[in-house]
Amino acid sequence: MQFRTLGYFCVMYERKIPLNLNCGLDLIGEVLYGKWKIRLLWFINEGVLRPSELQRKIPDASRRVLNIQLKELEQHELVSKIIYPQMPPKVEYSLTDFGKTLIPIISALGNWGDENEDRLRKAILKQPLSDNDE
Amino acid sequence: MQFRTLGYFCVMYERKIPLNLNCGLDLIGEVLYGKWKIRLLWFINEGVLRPSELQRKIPDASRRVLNIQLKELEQHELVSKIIYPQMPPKVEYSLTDFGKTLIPIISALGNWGDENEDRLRKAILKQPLSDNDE
DNA sequence: TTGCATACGGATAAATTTTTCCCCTATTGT
DNA sequence: ACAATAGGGGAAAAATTTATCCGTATGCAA
Repeated sequence: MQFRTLGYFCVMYERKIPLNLNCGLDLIGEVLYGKWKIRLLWFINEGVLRPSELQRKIPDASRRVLNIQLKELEQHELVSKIIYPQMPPKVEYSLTDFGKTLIPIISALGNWGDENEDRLRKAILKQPLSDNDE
Repeated sequence: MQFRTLGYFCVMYERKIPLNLNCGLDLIGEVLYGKWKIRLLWFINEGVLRPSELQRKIPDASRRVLNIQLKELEQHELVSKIIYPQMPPKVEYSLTDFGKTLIPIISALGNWGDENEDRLRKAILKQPLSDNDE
């Protein structure tokens, strides 16, 4: 994310450390990094399409960041946004065909996490390495 | 990463925002987040085992962070570390059996990125969304 | 007319991660 | 004696990401 659009203006945050875009892993990292992006893609795939619904599904994320990350997903062509010209406003996101190709991968990530849930939970929550457990 | 071990002491950085460890995606995210971790796993899988070799393979990362992220990977049981008691010191990392189960997933990530390289590169580098390209 | 819902975004603060700079041990080679 | 290699880590700064607080607007209901 080099720049970030907020409305018609560009927030003047410009990267100081250049992006690495050398290999496929760099590229996918660039579009999937972001605390909530994978979850957003997942829920949109499941039919949770409207911003307010997504916010209710992901209550730990602030409204603001979800908007920003949705916009980045849109910019990266993984989701598309439809604005219905009506009042009260209605917006719906959906996966692009390109975005849909990510679903099997996200699914694999989630499955690996689920299959190893206990082990991961222990490893993540345990106290840091000390002399005893090395 | 709730805490971080540095030697015998614990750096007093304690998370203020609690971890989400609700689903598999949260869990895998917790062990794979970190700018260089996937690359570390990948290179170790390819036989680049020693810290100095890894540093040469990933010159954009500082020596320091690689050490820290390797230690976290070790704590999460994805890699194991062998210290050869000799001078000059020699250390080798290797994937644990658990860590090896991640390789197909990392491979899938990298392939997706490679397959869509041009499109991704354009999407990442293009100017932010303006009125014209929505 | 206050309250709630929908949606969006600016400005700024806080949190978190990564980098930078300096330090350490010990061995080998010049 | 000095530099280069191997392996580390502490402290603090810088970079980046996320959160908080405030505001805009419309329409509907009590």
